[in-house]
Amino acid sequence: MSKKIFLSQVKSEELTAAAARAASTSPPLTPNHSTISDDELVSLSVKELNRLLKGLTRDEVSKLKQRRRTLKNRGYAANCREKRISQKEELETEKDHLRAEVHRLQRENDIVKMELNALRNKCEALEHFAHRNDIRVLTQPLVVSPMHGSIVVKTEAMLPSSTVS
Amino acid sequence: MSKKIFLSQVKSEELTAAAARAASTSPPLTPNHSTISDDELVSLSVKELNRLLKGLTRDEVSKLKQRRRTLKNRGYAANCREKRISQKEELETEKDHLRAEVHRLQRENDIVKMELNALRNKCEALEHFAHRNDIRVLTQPLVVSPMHGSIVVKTEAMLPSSTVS
DNA sequence: CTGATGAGTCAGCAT
DNA sequence: ATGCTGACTCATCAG
Repeated sequence: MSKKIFLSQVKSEELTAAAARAASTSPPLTPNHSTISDDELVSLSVKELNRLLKGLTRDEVSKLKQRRRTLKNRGYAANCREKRISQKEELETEKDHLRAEVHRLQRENDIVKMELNALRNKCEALEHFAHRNDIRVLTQPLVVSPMHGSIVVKTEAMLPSSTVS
Repeated sequence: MSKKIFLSQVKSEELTAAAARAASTSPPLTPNHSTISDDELVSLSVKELNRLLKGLTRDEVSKLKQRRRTLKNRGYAANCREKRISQKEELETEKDHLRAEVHRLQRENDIVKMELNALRNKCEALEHFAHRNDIRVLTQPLVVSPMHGSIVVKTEAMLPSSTVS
């Protein structure tokens, strides 16, 4: 997610705003011969730095170390800002996804509800039909066996209402 | 949403971190007699400021104005940070609401789908029932009038299949 | 020590 | 002039 600028400072490019100020503070930080650029200084390993520090006075050493620390801090601050904005973007992306999910669910819901209504109508029609037939079955003329004269009306089939709520 | 610190600077409270540094830069900014506190200076109206600036040298005037500007900037920076975090909180709140809405819709969806299934079962049962009755109606034994021996079977009712798909 | 972050300062933009 | 914000510096904390 994050780009991690790490040790390739933004500086020494556009001389705008704070960069100019930072540049103006460089002169006192680079007082003499050991003219090493910010980019170089900040990307040095500790070993390399120590080698470079060999023939310097105590004061020069601490000056250089301090400059390095400041340059590093500049990078850390940039990272920090980057992180902030990428976190914000991440939040907004997640929000967008959730919003899309809400819409999807709403559409799905609408569809299912329409299906439900259609089915309700069908059910209702079937019930009316079944009721009519039921009435007819229950009220059909007694069937008298022409042969024996016994009553043979059946009433076994009922609405299976208990199985459908 | 935002608290708007405006002109009641956070300073002159805890002397921690940068506050100490700011305090250390104050001495050069308050060099002499016109000792006005930061809080006072920053909350002055332009009219009041001008009144206070009346009997001062050009240098003192610009020094004081610069101090005021710096103090104001301190407040602006604090506002800016506050705004950032409240915007972040707002994003997270909106995310939470969307998440809740998603869950609500998912539950609703589950319920409706269950209703739909139940209704499907009921419908199916009704169709079987209707079909059986239909069969029975259509295949009921011929009713022979015991009195006249004539056929009286009726077959007027058919499945209203066109209305229930 | 290295890295991260809150606060303060400044430059520059916008109103 | 006022307000805001990006970038930088510094103090300070955690690892």
